[in-house]
Amino acid sequence: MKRDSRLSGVLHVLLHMAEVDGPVTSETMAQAMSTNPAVIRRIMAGLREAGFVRSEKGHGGGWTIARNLAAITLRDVYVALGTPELFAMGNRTEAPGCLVEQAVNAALDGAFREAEALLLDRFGAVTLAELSADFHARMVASGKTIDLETVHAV
Amino acid sequence: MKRDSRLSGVLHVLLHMAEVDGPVTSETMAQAMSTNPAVIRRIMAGLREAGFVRSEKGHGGGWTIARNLAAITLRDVYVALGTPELFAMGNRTEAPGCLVEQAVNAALDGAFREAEALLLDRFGAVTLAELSADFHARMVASGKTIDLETVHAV
DNA sequence: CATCACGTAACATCATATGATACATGAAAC
DNA sequence: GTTTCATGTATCATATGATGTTACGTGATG
Repeated sequence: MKRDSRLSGVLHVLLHMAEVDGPVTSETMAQAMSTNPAVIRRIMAGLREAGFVRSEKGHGGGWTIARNLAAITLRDVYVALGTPELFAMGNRTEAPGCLVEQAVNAALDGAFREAEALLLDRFGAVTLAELSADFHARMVASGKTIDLETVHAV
Repeated sequence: MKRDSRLSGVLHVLLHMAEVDGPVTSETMAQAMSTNPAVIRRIMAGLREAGFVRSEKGHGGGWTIARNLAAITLRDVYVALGTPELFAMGNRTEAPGCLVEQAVNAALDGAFREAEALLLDRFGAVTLAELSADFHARMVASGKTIDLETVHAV
């Protein structure tokens, strides 16, 4: 199974946006993440609908963060993406007639539900502001400059 | 991503084996799970190496459980499968040079590690004997007979 | 009105779990 | 001993879903 990296990707993009003053175009983000502008737009669509970011067309257009980073948790972002599947494992058959499979499903489902609750709880406890602060701490520790990281090398 | 259903499948097979006296062939299991014998053998290979089941070739051959069900936890089975990936989400880039991505990865990894620990803990707390007991309880509750379920309808 | 950038659909690609086939090996039955 | 059965395993086919790509429409700026 190919692992879904949209959450990772969109968080990356958001933190980069936070470092820049004006709007950032999909094109710029795509280069930074070595992917395609259409991919960026696709991922950001949910965030726009959720009101976390704004997009403007035309000259000087692009994406801007529309809310304070301290008011956005990882869980908010996850939900804005459409709550993608968290687990790589699932039941062979949902709603099976076989009682054995029902027993198996019940046991596995219980464990996965607990794990999901824990994940969402942890996601809900981390704001983008905290992530950004962590980033800045790493930057100080590494001695690198904002610009280098913002431009993402290239 | 397609979800991995090997754990679900192998548990299903094991509980069915527990209901039968003699060895069960891959062919029989495959029919019960509407899949292919080779798939069964592939899944069971890890369990055989771990010593949880035994396989015999030739006439009257097939698979038998080699250990008390109370001595096998879901975690044991999961590990015998080769500890397949639990999560459907991953980092866009492991070991990134970008400090932003490092901060993002650190946050996500922490949450996923906690969730993994919880899952393994829950898996380790459930034995196949308990699962089997749950199955029997469901059977009593439903009024069905062992044979019907064992043969898996067809 | 030409250019820029998003919005979105449609299609291609790639990775991976699963399904299917084939053949070798070993054990039991005859 | 030869046939039959069943596993062991490699190899290939298929299906699914995330991601990459292209194309074109829309609206805003200069």
